[in-house]
This record gives sequence, structure tokens and C-alpha cells, in this order.
Amino acid sequence: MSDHAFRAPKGTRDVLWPDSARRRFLVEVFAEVVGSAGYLEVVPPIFEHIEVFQRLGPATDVVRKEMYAFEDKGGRTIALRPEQTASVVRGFAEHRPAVPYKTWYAGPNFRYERAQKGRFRQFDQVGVEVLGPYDPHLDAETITLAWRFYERLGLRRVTLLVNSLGSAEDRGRYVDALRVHFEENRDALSEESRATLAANPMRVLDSKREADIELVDAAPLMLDHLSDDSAEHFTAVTEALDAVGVPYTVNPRLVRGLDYYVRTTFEFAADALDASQNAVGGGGRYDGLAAEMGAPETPGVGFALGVDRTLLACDAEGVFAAPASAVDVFVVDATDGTEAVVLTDRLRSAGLRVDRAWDGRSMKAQMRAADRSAAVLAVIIGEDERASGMATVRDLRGDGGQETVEIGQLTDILRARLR
RNA sequence: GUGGCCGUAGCUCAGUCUGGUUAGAGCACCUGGUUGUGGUCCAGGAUGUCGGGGGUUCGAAUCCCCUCGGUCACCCCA
Repeated sequence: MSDHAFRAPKGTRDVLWPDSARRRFLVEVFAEVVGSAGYLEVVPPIFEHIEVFQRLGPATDVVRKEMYAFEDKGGRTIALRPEQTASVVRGFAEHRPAVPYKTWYAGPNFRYERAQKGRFRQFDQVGVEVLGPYDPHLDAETITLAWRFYERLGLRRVTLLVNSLGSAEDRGRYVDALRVHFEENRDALSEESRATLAANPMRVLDSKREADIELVDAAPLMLDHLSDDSAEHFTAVTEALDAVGVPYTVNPRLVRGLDYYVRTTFEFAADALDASQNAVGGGGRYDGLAAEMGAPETPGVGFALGVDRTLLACDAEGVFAAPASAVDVFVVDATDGTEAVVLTDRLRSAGLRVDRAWDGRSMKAQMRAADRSAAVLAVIIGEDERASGMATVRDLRGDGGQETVEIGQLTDILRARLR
């Protein structure tokens, strides 16, 4: 591994090709899917004043213990963004664009926590946020777009879980009922859950500890505490999902870690991944957040999908493979090397993907480099070709057949053979 | 943040329990066999502060302590 040399900081890593190419393709697919629905890209800053994230709620772990914060030279307390919803909504409050404000984003987030596979201190997400409409059909649209995105990647084993947390008032009544339920059986709860109960009773529903299973199963359900208005909203969401044919499971115990969610919440689980970290994406409605950020009361809904975990899910399902090669043509120059200088430039300018070997190595070594580049064709220029104005085109993937052609026709011939 | 396991060549690992000559293997890499031809084969070659620091010892990859990193579980989430 390493000597006294530098290493990437804990919880971070270098993404090398071809993984880097694969990530970029993933973002391109996402941009196409949401772009086709009129969503516009937004690029928020990577850090914010810490207060922006503190608006996410005091019981939210992301702000309570996972914030990457520091003081800058101006004495401001700055935090690297743990997620992008807060930044996007802050930007909405700051610029007041016309609604509906439909945006998408892609980029890194930072959380200070113990790293493991599929969980890094710097991790990428893609997502959408929409400010303005209260319409439940919009919730369904965002969910549908995420679903189509997974489909486009080739993922087949993704499960959509949906739930409604009700309005802020519904939620308040429900939390009271939950608190009563758990307090009455306090002694049966695990020690960890008793601590969670004090901070946020709903989060107890998330417990995976044996001791808590019975009590969690017996807990009152949010869906029984919805006001008529919230229940109607939720029904409209699920009916819209039915109408477009996106399969889902209603999970009345789905609680998400961010405190700002109201009404619709949803999560995407990759069944091909281990259950402990199978959440590849999630989102919901946050009708109170814009006002928290200083905008007029404005409903909002959105989701974020984890790039790293989505790619792990793709690995597990054997889909969305990384590219096999970076170039299609490899130039081998067995003369003094000047032919390769000119030829690579000409072919690239013609739109071909072309590489070559360096350091004046033997033809055998250059051919080996050509093979390893995974290019489909080699263009060979030796003394004979140079003298006669020809070039040899050799097939590297099939039987290795080759032909010698006029240098002037090389570009057209390469294009034709690569088709 | 708490606990378990792990860290030897670019990669995957053996060697660690039972300290002892120049620290090994496979793959990958380089050169040659083929002075103009890769992918197979054959021959040869290069590469390690044994994660880092300290300690015990005549002697440490091996034993002890600290530290950094990875990994898994918890917590939580992407």
C-alpha cells in the first residue's frame, strides 16, 4: 500500500478510468431522463453557511453529528454540504425564480462519519427538486422519473417503498401517539432506542434490533393518523403511480432521516445489495422548508439518488458495464516517429478516437500496446508505407487480417470499418 | 462515535500461531525468441523502508504498545 507517501483522506477515494467514465455516463443518462421532463440543471455551491443546514432540523443526524464544518478566514462558520436539497431551496429563496421551479443536480456531498463500502465521507448524488406545486401528481412524476432512470441503467431488482407522514399537524399528533406507545413499554425497548425515543420517536421505527421488533410491529401507524386532506393527497400519489405502471409497496413504517419531510416520502431499495445498505435513493415532500429558508410559504418535493450505491447495484446485477476501451484506432509508427505525430492529429480531427505508443519502442512493443488499448484497428506505418504513400490497417479484434490502403483514403476506410 | 477482523511487489495472496541465512508465488509489467506485426507459447529480467512510529531481543514481516488506513456490525443513511 503505502510508505510515507500521501494517501487519499479517510472515506475518500480516487475514481480511476473506467469507473470514472461509467460515473459520467450515469450522470448523462440521468440528465437525459429528467431533461426530457423539463427539469433544468442547477449547480449550487459545495459549501454553505452552516445555518443553512441547521434548518434541516435539530434531530437530523446529518446536521447533529455528521457535519463537515470549519471556520474560514473571515470568521464565518462554513459547512460542506451533506446533501443538496437545502442548498437548492436556499437558492430558491435567494433568487425567487418563477414557479414551478423544476431543477436537477449532480455532484458531491460530504458527511463526517465512519466509512465503509457504499458509504463514504465524500459521495455523489444526482437528484431533482421542484418548488411550487402542491399537486400530488408532481410527487408521482418525480418518483416515476427516478424509476425510469433505474430502468434505463438496466436495473431490474429495485423496490419502491412509499409512505405518507401527513402534514406537520398530522405528524405532530402521530408522534404523540408513538411516544405514548413506546413510553408505556419503555422497559421492553433496547437502550439505544430509549435514547432515540427522546430525540425523535419516529426514528425508533427504524430500529433493526431484535429487542425492538415486537414493539415496533405493534406501534400505531401513521396512515391511521392522516387528516382527510393528507389521506386524499397520498391516495392521489399512489393512484398516479398505478396509472403509469410504476410498482410500489406502501410501507407505513418508512421513516426518513431528514426531519423536513411531510406527506409523501419514498425510498428505493436495491434488492441485489445487502439489506444493511440497500437504500440507493430516496426523497419526499418538504412543504415547510422554503419558508424556513426565508421564502414565502412554498411547497416542495424532490429526491436524491446515490451514485456510488447505484453503481454497486449495477455491479450486483451485472448491468451498465464500464466502457471496454478509450480509443478505436491505434497508430503504430515503425519509422522515425514523425508519421504518428501527423497521423494521430489528422484522424482525431476527423472525429476518430486515436492513441499511439511513445518512446520510440520496437514495433512488437507498439503492437502490444495497441492490443492492450483495446482499440479495434491498428494503423501501421513502416518504411515501405511511407515510401509509397500507403498505410496498413490491421484488425485487432478478429482474425488479425490486414490491408494496405492509400493514405488519402485512410479516414474513410477507418470510419467504414468501425461502423 | 462504539466493537470485531484485516494491512507483505502494480493486483490477488503465502509466510505471522512455534522470532533466525540474500522475504516468496501467481497475474500484470519489461526484453528477447520473430532486425516490419499484438492477442497463444518459451526463455530471461525489474519491482518491496512486510501501512507508519516506538519497544522487547544477539536477531522482528513474525511478539508488545501507539498510530494511520481498510472492512464488517451498531448508529444512520446515499
